[in-house]
Amino acid sequence: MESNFPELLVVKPKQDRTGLPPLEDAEQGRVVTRFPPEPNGYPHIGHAKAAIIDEEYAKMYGGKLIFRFDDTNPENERLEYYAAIKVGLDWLGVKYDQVKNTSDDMELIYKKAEEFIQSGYAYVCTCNKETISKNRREMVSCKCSFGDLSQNIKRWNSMFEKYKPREAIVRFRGDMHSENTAMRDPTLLRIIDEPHPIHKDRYRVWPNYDFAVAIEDSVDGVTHAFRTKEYELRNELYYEILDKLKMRKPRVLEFARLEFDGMPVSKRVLKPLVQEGKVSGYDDPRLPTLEAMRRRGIVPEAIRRFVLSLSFTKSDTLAPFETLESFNRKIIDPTSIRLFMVTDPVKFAVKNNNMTEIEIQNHPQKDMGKRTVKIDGFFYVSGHDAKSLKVGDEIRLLELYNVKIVKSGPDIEAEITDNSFKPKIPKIQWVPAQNAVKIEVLIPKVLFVNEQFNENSLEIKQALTEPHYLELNVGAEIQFVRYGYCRKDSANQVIYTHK
RNA sequence: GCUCCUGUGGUGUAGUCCGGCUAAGCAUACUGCCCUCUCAAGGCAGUGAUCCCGGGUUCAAAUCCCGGCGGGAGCACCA
Repeated sequence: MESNFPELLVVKPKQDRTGLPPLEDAEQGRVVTRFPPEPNGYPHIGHAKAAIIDEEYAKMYGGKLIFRFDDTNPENERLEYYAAIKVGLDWLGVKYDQVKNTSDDMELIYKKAEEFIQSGYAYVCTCNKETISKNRREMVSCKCSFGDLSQNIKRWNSMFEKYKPREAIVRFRGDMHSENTAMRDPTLLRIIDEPHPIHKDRYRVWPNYDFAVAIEDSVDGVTHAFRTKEYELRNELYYEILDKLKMRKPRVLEFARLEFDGMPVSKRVLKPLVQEGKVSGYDDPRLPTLEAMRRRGIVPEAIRRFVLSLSFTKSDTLAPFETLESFNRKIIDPTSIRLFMVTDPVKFAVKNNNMTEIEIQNHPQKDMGKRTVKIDGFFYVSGHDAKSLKVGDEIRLLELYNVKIVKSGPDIEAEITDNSFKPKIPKIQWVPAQNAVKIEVLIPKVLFVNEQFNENSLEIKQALTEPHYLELNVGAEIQFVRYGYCRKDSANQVIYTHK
């Protein structure tokens, strides 16, 4: 046995792996992946997952990543979406080796379509949509599929001028009896008269997804094509198309879609929200778009680690947003300035204040400098903290001094006891009353609860913070002490990132 | 309805292809302690899974086989 079948005795070593699982048939230096979004909307977390996986695999094997706009339906596509997706990808830090548009290969696609028709693997069908879908369900062929070559060629040529949209389509000659409905003579090309965002009126016969993707992946040299698993049934078609065209076949693999609970990515759901003004736009911090997450204070590296932590599986996942937050917190913590901020402010007077200013570290560990806060004995503290204060309590105003409460109620009064640090007593943050800065804190919550729009998904809190806030740039990440991380979104508004 | 995919602690995953090396690793969440002029970060410890269920094969099964059940997707002239 050992001499005759040594390979049977070789056991592959089991070892813990980090990152994505290895790819089959992947040769170092020869892997080509691709990220093929349709420019029909703003990029979101789902795009991020796909792009990161594509890039990571290319990196893992020293290969390359092609960024390709699958823009073959002018009805949906707009120039601004091409730009938005590119901006999103760049923000994520996904590096690609080549950018292209499927629409730039139309001549090639026509050539392949003709080849298909010539060789009898496709025919032009002039039946109406209802008939076609009825035939598919009932597994019967229509008369068009029996038309001869000259008829098909004539009709094909007519698709470029005579026929109106919906009057004729090119269909793949599949198998109307196939168990796989995707194989029952699916559409390959159709007529669309809408001007294309790039090519305007130059073309009106457009390939559909299955035809375009298969050809593009093949000619682009893609070795491993990843897509979400709802496409799984179309693999047979994909391979069949390339087989008939005698073109090289990439390996297609599927992964589970990524979506957060209560945070839909579908345009069908999001568009009405934007139109009805229920969210402020596609960058509303409650949304799972990249722009929204950026505004909210989520950093690209956190998204990457998160995506990788989900691995490459086909099982349906209810993504744990808290895990993303945890990764994010660890990344932004070292660079987030610490500031004092109070919500539901309550006046707090220290009667025997004897100080005019105090110097405070901007970060407990990292050297982020110091700031000087002017004080005069009049402060604000958070309503939340004020509620628990009773006359006689001793607390410490963080970084300042210890005080004893002498009057509670709507306005609090206190007296300094001493300045020594006492670990046991409560410590609360404060804001100087004389030059407190008014800000709004936007707190995004889950958008949908039980499929219903959550009317309370955005909480807006009025708050006061230190004047030093004014010196920070928009985009700065701040940790409001004892409150949480927020990102400065504009001069007087911050967005709550997470605790 | 038909077809396909999927099912490991509260959550996300590793391990499943090639059965034993781990009666299940990591992360997150939670609890406690340490550190700390934050309820953060960091350090340490702990709770928590008979691996969907029922059979079978085997000396041995999360891993193989059979049968159930649960969840998701596709069935477009959208991608």
